[in-house]
Amino acid sequence: MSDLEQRCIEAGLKMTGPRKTILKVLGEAGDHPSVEAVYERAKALDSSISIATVYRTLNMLDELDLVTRHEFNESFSRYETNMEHHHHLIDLETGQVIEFQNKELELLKEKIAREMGFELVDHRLELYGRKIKNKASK
Amino acid sequence: MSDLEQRCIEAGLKMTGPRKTILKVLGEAGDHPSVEAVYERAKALDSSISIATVYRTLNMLDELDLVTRHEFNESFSRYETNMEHHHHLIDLETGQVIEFQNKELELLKEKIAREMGFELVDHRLELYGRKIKNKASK
DNA sequence: GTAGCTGCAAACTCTTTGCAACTCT
DNA sequence: AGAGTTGCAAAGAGTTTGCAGCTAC
Repeated sequence: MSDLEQRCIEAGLKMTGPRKTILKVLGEAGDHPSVEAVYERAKALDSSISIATVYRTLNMLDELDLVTRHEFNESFSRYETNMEHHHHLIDLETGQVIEFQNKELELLKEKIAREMGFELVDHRLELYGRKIKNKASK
Repeated sequence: MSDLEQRCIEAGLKMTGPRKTILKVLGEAGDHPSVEAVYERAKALDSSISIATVYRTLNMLDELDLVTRHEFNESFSRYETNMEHHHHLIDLETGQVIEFQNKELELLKEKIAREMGFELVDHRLELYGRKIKNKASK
């Protein structure tokens, strides 16, 4: 049984067919799929699945903190299954989302918040960039 | 004439009544209003204004880089008139948005992007926190 | 058996758009 | 005069929800 399934059961959710399918899709997603993308992938495994169920399931998982909803300045949401803390670099040419971590950044953010009299609860950093192409850079 | 108005005229926009009203609202906004909020404030000055015009105007201003659209993990957009570059600290208890700048952060972000082979085009950092209350901290 | 889950379709929210009338320049 | 702008209402995109039937427990 997958880790996601395990955690859902612990949370008292029934492990139904559609749910299993969606969890499988999420568990295997290496990217940050939109609801539509999750729906398409789930439908490939079980064509009877409804997009309403995908929405409902993602909302539940978000509330249980098993996935994270992102709004990357698009008109829709994307989701990712929760892993260790990281940030996102979005390639403006391809839309690809690349994850990264940076220790210095973590420390700096804590420091900034504290200096402003705040306890940091959450934060997000997104970089939007273009791949540097010149192979013969000086 | 306000700075925003000046820049709109330079961009070749006609300075109509509704436009003036919206620009006045934006120029006087010290916060990060939603479209709805801009609309309400504009209506108080000119009740005949339509929300379609508010949307159209904000989209134009965003394209001209005179305002910036934000998606603070809400289901709608907020706008702010462009000022020098800064980031946001969102008070989770009040929803208040506090701006800040940090030189170290700017340098660090450039460095991270470059190390990953990217030219940084844009970025956003948001901190979500809770005000530290204890006046007698150790 | 029953609480919870599902698909469907309708409803809802936020945003955009076609159009005829109007208004800056 | 004419291009650009407006309000209105309708349409669009993304998301949520009421409901009757179904399913895991």
